[in-house]
Amino acid sequence: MSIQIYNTLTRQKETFQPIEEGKVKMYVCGPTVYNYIHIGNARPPIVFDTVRRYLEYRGYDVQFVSNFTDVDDKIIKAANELGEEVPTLSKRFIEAYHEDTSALNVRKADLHPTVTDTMEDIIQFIEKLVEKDYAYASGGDVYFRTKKFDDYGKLSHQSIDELRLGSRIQVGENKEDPLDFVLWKAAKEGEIYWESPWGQGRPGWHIECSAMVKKYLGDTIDIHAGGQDLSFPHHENEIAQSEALNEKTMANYWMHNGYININNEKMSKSLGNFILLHDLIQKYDPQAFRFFMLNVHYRHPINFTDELLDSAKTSLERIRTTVENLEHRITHSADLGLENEKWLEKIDQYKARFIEEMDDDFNTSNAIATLFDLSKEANVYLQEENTTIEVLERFVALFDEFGQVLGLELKQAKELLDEEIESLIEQRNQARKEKNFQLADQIRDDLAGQGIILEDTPQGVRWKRKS
RNA sequence: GGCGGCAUAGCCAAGUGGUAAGGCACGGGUCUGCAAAACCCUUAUCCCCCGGUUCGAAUCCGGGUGCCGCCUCCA
Repeated sequence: MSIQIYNTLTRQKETFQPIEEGKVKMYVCGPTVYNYIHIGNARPPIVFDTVRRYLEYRGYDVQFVSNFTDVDDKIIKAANELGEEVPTLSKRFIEAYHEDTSALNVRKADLHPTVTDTMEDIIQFIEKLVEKDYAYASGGDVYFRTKKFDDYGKLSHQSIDELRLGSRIQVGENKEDPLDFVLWKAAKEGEIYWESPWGQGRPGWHIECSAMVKKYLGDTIDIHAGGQDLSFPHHENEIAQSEALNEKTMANYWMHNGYININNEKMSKSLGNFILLHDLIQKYDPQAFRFFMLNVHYRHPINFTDELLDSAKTSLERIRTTVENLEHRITHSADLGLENEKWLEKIDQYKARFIEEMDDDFNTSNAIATLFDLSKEANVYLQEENTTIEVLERFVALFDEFGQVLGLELKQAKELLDEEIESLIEQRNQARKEKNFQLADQIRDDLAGQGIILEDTPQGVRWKRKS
């Protein structure tokens, strides 16, 4: 079996075929750093981090690049309001981005280029477009000549004429055509600027990704990804710029994730209905949030409510409890050397199923369902009077493996046994032997008050910290 | 106006031609000194509505209703 990916370009699932065998070049559009990201902005990092992890799990060597837009109108505006320099502000929020997303187990990209660091390449890119007559300078700005690029609209499946009809863009003073978009913007008085052949200014939004992809990954890459709202105009424009210059396909697969909604409406900065990830993870388990995101197929919208996040947390708890109970059994039962084959085979089937589900356009929803079924299987096994270490460990290893792929910590790092707790449990056991249940219950309640949950099992007392 | 998505149990959510996964919540039972955890059972004769194709449709086709998104900065 091979991996199927839904390609926005063709509007269907296609068998994934990398350019170079065993390698994947992948680019994900990153945030404009003028504030903390909101939870909607957190979806692409989570989704495509999972895609990356899965591709690696399937043996690919993934080159993963994701940019930061560290210069643009909004950043300039925010910096002005805060009386801060643009670079100071953007640097601050780049750090915040890494901090917040790492709480979600999002791994850093191999490379996080910024506009600032790529300036020379961006300017050269524009110069070449001007040379090829795909771009023109006008009043200190430079624009892309959209109608010269025949394939314009191939990603959003609209013809130039259709786009022009729906266009609400006023013909700017400097534009030849309303659909032309800016590659280089002349600086206004007091704005941060860079020197260029067209005077002082800064790059337009779309050009950075074209320049970065070319510089760091090459003319053609395997996967280009981002939020659904980027497909037009951002990605359409990237294709126009890159393919006009390189005369090669920019990316073979275009992937777009759905939105996070609040009250069934898109969460967005302009609507003001957003929740900052930074705030959310102060109050909720970041892992539960990641689980919540992955529980829905990445192309579908997710409606966000506190209740749904709570229920996701409970769901995740269920799997973690199974893993904890398996580990308890490993350390608290004898290995009777029983026949394992039947169980080991069963466990392997779950692995095959998990791969099958993920191969199908990264269907994390079904992959998680597989996890729950594995959990049930493990719980049934735990009901058995006699178990073997080999089977118990195989269960734990598989949970861990799935957890790694999904970026979820299912196997909790074992904390050192707290001697005090152990000693109290011993006291309680003594009291129970003496049928002094009042004292036994009091000890249990006291521990519960400190977040320690006791569970009596035929193999002895099991305890855990309440999360 | 153009392009696209969605509508499945109380809630969330898979499934896209072969007779409805999974989770949360609810109820009953088993286990337990009592619990916890877990297991078992129960919970959609049916997948927005109408019509059609088919031996067979939640799944395909036509029509309709409702909600959402992109076409403007936006993940």
